[in-house]
Amino acid sequence: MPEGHTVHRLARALTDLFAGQRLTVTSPQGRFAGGAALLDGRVLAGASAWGKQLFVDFVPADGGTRAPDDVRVLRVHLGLYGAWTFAGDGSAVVVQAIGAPRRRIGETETLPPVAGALDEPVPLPRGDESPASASGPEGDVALEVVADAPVPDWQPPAPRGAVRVRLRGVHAVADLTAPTTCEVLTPSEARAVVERLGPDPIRWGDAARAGTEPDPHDDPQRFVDAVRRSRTPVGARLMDQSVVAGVGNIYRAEVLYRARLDPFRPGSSVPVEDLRAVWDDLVELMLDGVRTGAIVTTLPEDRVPGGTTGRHRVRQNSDAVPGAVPSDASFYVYHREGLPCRVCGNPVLVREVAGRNLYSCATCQR
DNA sequence: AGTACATGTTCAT
DNA sequence: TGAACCTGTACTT
Repeated sequence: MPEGHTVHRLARALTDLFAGQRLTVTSPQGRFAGGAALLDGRVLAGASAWGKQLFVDFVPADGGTRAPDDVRVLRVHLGLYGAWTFAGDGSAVVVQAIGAPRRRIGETETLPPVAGALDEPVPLPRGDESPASASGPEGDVALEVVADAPVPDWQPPAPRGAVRVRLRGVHAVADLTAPTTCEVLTPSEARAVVERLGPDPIRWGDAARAGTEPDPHDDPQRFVDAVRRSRTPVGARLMDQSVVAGVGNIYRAEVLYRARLDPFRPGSSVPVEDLRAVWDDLVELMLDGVRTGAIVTTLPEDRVPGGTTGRHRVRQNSDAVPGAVPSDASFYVYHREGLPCRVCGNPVLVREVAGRNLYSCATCQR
């Protein structure tokens, strides 16, 4: 799945593309017909991410009060396979797709940075081209509306596959497929979901970067305390969204490696300073993930030129942009079972922890 | 064509 | 601990 950085990118994409617009909301697949009817014709007020949870606020179009009673919140969790794909009228610059790593619906590490740092705007595919030619620059491109007037006569492409929700705005459509959760909540119900989550390194980092007051919800001390409260292995604690929100299987393995921490160390035995360092590293890595759309954890000196040999999975859509870190050089341990550790040369191990494959180096991580 | 796989979570046992 | 769930892609026959 998309880890937290992906969901934060999505929140920005949806806000940048649709905020303030009255949307047509449908469920081409039909499984969300009831929910779509609750949102159809409303104005998208904004979208936000907490860990891997995406919330999209809708308010009445007729100048409702925006009182909590008037707000309906679309809550989406992408699960393992969920993704959004976008298509537009050519007047907007927008992400193509964000979600599970696939060819068509793939997030890649070869992308321009997100809005605000984009050098060359890339127009959306108009949706009237063949899939191959419509793919354009691969992957996940920042978005920014560059023209106010919608292109006349533009018709969005027919939904491809099982589209649970389609949001249609002035310039573009966003299609959601395969979410594990897609529901309409009241604001207080949405708040209850957030309150079950641990602190989110991306939200904390965003506040720090903006120089604004961070939400106490995202205070790293909550993370440190939660890990140390339990004898459960630290490698399992990091996957618990009530301990830290937004970390997934890649960030878990990689951040433990970078800290040289043995994933099987009981949480209660990990020094506070080490957990502080893990948090700081998560903030840095995940903010970078939001900026670039890719997870890259290797230091330049640890990347083997030309990549590694051996049969391990590499991501789709990779290596297309000059200067991008190749997908097979991005990680220290993730998906590198049996390959030599980039630092000590001993084979990378896999073991199942918290129901997922956890990769590590027994020599480097103690 | 069938099958394995995927950056996830929840519920049952 | 295991199964179920959401779907598309890439690989194998």
